[in-house]
Amino acid sequence: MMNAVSAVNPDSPHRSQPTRRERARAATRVEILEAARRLLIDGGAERVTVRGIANDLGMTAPALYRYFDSRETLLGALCNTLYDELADALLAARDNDPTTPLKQRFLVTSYAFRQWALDHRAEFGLLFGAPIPGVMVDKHLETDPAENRGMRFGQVWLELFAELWREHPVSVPKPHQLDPRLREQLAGYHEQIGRIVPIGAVVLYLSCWVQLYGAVATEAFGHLKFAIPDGNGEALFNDLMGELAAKLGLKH
Amino acid sequence: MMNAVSAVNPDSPHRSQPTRRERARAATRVEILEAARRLLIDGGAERVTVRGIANDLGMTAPALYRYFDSRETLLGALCNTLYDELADALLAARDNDPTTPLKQRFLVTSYAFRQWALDHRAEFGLLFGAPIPGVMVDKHLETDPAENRGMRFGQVWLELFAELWREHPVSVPKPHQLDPRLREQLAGYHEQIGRIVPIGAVVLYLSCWVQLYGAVATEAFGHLKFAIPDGNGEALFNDLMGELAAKLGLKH
DNA sequence: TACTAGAGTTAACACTGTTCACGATGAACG
DNA sequence: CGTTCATCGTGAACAGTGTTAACTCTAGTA
Repeated sequence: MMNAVSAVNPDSPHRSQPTRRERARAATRVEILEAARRLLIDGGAERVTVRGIANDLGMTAPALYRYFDSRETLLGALCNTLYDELADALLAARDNDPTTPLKQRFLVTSYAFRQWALDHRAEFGLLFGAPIPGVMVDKHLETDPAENRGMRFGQVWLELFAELWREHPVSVPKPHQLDPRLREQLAGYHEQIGRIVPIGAVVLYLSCWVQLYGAVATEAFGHLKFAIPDGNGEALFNDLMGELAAKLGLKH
Repeated sequence: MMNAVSAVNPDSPHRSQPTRRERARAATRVEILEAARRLLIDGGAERVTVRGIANDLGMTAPALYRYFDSRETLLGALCNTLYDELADALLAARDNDPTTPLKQRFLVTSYAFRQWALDHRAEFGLLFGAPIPGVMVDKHLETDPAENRGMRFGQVWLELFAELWREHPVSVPKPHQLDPRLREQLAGYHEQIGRIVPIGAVVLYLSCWVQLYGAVATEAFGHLKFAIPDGNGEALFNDLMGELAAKLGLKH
């Protein structure tokens, strides 16, 4: 039994041109994920069914098991592609015009996040809703981080925040002012991001993430409908982003 | 075909003693929901299966259709009981000791919310995660509000907030300072709650809900694990609640 | 006591994820 | 060139899913 990675085209040093079969395989993999996404869109994760995907592609269900070990790993792969797409959308918004001031770019990126969530509610629900037991449970930690595309999403925000904070260093607690537990918990992450900001700013960053998540998720999940029946939370979102900007010291 | 509500015990004026059958029926209804919850706990909503519940109760699957029209309405009913339980837990925390100052009671209630979410992750996910397509979609609006127990949950927070704000009226935007769209959107809700606080305070209330939701949901759903791998967000939650208190003018 | 409304059962249908044994195809190698 | 073998895809099958229909039996009512 050969290892597909090591033994294909053994003469080429590394990252050789993919063989025809590999290209075909990769192509149907994306076809599978595209079909899975179509199903996700019109009925949530539980409508993403192996036979449904297979029918869309004109083949039978067991064939998909040549490409994914199980429905759950397929959903996990779908999550990765969605994370990538979302990260691309945010990057495009963030770096669209590097001449505009950072504060505005921060707001533009936040609005792009909200817009992506509203334009792709099912996808957003899969990525940011309650975790589905089998899917992605250990994808966060088990597989090598390079394979977890969720980190790209986080990096977009982190880079933006770091730039913003360095240009506008609003006061953050000094390390000794932090709860020792929190300081210890965040030490690993602080290390991982190369200490580009002090650990007190990491706490501020997490606080911003929590607030942004709350603003977008409550609207996208309908948890504001009790007060805003028409479901359009844009005006409230404006208000919330104003608060967030104030917290970042961007009170212009 | 008789209407079960109107024609049972027609001699009694209203809300007469339930007949034996009615009591038995109600009892098995709660048994069904208890079994459904057990399944929910150990595998998320998708493990809540009609046959699984029936087996737990020692009967067969079709029997459940005497009690619920479909699996989805069963899940909807489960949501209602969970909302009730959560509201009870928050009420107990909120009104545990009416002599303690409101600020502390607000914090205690917030911690009770977080604790309930962490102690009942699956239930929290069902209530506050991405909406499941079939279940509860119209339960929010279609059925009469008295049947939607989610409003009890909201009322606990609203009462607490209203008391708090009246005792501590931090400045809020005047109506004419609000985005007209937002003012219009919130008019109905403002009316519905009897205008117990000005509409600017309603915006503040929603902002608090968004932040509280963000703080609890990110932790309960694991969306903070990228920075806090051990998953214990208590220390960060302390920090976030401090911010929330500051926003409410409770900077003691 | 006779009747009937209701709870519960079995059988069945159309699905679901998944495994297995098989056939076809095409790329690689002697 | 011909052989070989990994790979892709199929059909059949199994256990499990939600749901409906027809049926039995029991308990409450007239």
